[in-house]
Amino acid sequence: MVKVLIYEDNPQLREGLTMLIDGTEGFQVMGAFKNCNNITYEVGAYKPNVILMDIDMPGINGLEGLKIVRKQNTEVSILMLTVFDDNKNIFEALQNGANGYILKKTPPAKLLEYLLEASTGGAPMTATVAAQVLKMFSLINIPANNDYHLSGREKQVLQFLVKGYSYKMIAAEMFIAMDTVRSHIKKIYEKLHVNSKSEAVAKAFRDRIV
Amino acid sequence: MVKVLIYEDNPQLREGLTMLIDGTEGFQVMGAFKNCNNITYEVGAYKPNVILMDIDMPGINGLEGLKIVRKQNTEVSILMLTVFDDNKNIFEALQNGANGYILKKTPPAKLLEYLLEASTGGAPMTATVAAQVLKMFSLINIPANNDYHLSGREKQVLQFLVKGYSYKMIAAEMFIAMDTVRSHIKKIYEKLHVNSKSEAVAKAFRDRIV
DNA sequence: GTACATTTCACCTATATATGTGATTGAATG
DNA sequence: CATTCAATCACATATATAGGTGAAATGTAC
Repeated sequence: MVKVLIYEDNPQLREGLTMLIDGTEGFQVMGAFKNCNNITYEVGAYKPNVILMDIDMPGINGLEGLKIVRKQNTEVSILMLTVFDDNKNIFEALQNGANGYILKKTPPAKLLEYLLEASTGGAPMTATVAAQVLKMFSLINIPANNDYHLSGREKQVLQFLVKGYSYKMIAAEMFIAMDTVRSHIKKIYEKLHVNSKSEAVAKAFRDRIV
Repeated sequence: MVKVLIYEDNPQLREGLTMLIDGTEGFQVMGAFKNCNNITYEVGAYKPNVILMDIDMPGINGLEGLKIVRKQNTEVSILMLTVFDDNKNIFEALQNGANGYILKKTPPAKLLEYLLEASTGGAPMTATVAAQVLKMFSLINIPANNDYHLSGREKQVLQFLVKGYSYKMIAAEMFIAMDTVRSHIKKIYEKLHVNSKSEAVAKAFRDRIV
């Protein structure tokens, strides 16, 4: 039996969802509320498997409700429910531990399917939402393939710079003279188009040379 | 009409998929191949809407095939097909521009649904895959909540340090004396437990203070 | 109203860093 | 075999940075 809590301010939709879900074999609606004001208590008392959470609600809204619940409970699946598939809310919700993100226009059969998926550990998302997430995902991990043609020794020196080593320490670590370290660093600055240690470090981080 | 290309080394599965998809109203299989050796030509010639791509194939495998196609063509939807839902392949595929990732055990009806979603710009994923992606997603964006209790002015100074500004430049930017900049920086070093500019910069990047 | 943190500035000194100008060796490239 | 590049070292100088000590003005919190 999948136990469901519903948070939705629109009375018609709240009633409709309750009827649909509670009337379906294998599902039980434990409660339906118009805001998250008592969500901590309600989640504790009803121990739902899945929470259907509207985002736009007066009072404590869905995103805040999500955060409140996640502070205490990382078990319950939380499906965000919204009219738009706007990026900002999607990412904030997903970063705060939402398990899925579905649109209100999702047809009833799909909705029940998603609830079931969520209750068994899946992450239901409408395809358009998933596409946005993936796009974001691929943007994040661009390997920033800037190749500055650093030589082997130069790369080593840069590693030490990033670790915060002084020229003297680097010389000791690499068993070379401090002047040699210096000349490597001069080369590095040329190649990275910088002219100080901290700029080189920053560039190393930004371009993921480290 | 959704035009499909199939890459799958197992002859039975390849035939089965072809029959299923080609036999469905609205879908047409333009070709089915046992490896990606000629994928550049095939994609150019058949101009598919969706590619079903097995990951484990002898010769040029699915991940390599994906990369090859994406070098030329960012339009076609590519659905990765695999027996496991192992993390490594999932993320490598998604980072390289795959549009979805589905398991071979996906039932035929679902598969067709996913193909249709993919052809219209969606990103179909089985719920378990989506869950893994989301988990990764929330791990990536941990705000690295290290709070070093930097004051407002100290934060500003740190921003400038990260940009590679010298003390003198920071003083000019902030309309304060260089000695003041120094004293802020001294405080910053105390709070971050470092003792040089480049260490501070590195820490700022690592802990996402910037 | 006192304790505390923030922001501001000053002065001194030692060390680190940046820049310039060489030079030698060895390996790789053509 | 000449050229180029990487790696090594040297010396000189100017500027930047780090560390120490102190102090005044402001605002906040208890």
